[in-house]
Amino acid sequence: MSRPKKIIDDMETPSKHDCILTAAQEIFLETGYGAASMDAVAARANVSKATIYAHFDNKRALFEQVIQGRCRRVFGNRDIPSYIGDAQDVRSALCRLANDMMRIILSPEALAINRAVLAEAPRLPEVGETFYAAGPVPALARLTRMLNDLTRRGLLAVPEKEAPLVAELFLNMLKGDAHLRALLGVAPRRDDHRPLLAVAVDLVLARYAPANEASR
Amino acid sequence: MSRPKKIIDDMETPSKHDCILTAAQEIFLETGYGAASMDAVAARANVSKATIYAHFDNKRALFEQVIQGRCRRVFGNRDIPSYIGDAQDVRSALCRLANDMMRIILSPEALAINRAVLAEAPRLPEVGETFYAAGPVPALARLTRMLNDLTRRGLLAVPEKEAPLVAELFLNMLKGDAHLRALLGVAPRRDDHRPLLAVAVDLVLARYAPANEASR
DNA sequence: GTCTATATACGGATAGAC
DNA sequence: GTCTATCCGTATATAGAC
Repeated sequence: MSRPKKIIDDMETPSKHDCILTAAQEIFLETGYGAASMDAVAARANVSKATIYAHFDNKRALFEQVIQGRCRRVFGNRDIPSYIGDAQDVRSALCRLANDMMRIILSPEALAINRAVLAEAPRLPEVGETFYAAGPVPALARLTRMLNDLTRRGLLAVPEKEAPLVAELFLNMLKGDAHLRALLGVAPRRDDHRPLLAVAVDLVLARYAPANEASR
Repeated sequence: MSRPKKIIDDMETPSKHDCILTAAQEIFLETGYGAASMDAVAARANVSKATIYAHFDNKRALFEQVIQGRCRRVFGNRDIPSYIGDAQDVRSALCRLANDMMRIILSPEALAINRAVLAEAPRLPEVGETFYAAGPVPALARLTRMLNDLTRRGLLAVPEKEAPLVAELFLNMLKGDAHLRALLGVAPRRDDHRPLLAVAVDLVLARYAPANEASR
């Protein structure tokens, strides 16, 4: 019995399959699906076009694999951050959370995926579904859980039935105009998002701070 | 002096120029920029391809003209609705406003423009700028003006310096998840958006209702 | 300005040798 | 599995007659 070949591949030379996937990732996210050519992918991967077709059925299938992989990496299973679980001061905990989410939302990676998927969603519906299920769905679920946690500990007062709605609104507030501008390539409205995020947190606290605590 | 030819054209037979623009509008918004072909536009306009190139420099220029025209029509100068100017009851006025904005945002037309522009923004930056300047900018300005109006009349208490931020957050709340799902072609989360919008309005009122009035 | 016909190029996908 | 070479459709854009 010889050492499994896979380990050697993983450590020393990435398989052609992985080379192709990596190259395709770069090309698709840089140029979008339509403008990306299989020739370009082949060149970037140092592989012939025929080899690509030996590994993937067609351009579309390759794209779907790429999107699925990237979604998992960028949005993939993140834990609830410790500063929420240990929070004493809700306002500062929520501000920090808002900042962190904003950073992910506006990261070049996330923007590139967003653009690529949005552009092709009408013609590749499964890609849209994949993206939505891998990105926004778990993000909303996690945020809902956090709100319920904070409420259980008396730091917030969000009715459990309302928590999903509030989570949605909170995420919406963060992902609005700044995100749109970034997607469009319009110059950012502000360098520092914290004042906006602070107003967002104030909005939530004015409505959902528990009655027994001063909300300001 | 004969009657100006233009009037006859406008009333009876649309000029080729307009036929091309109309056809291009349909094709671009149906299929996206990349997948749209000049052949398809020519066929839809009942014109030869060469005629198109006699009127427009190239595909890109044609696209830009189309986007500019559509943005003006869909987002173009809307007035502040009368139910804001005459409002007695802020909550119901804001709810109605939220509903109206939501309807525009989720209209097939607006979604199609959004998609087409977002998809090509990285490669056609001026298109992104045009869209942003014709759509979101005036919408935010109008909403800011409404907030200031309502505050001046004692129905809200939004500090003037904060009004643009609040306008942005309010619009964000509406344009978040439902919009994303619509763009992606993911089935809508809910048929009736009013409960979500009501929570959004409550959020704003809990923070910015004037002190002398009951906010619930 | 408007047409028909065409130049020219590029992209997705495959055939066939190794 | 991997390569080279190529098929074939389609796309943008133009030439030249009317």
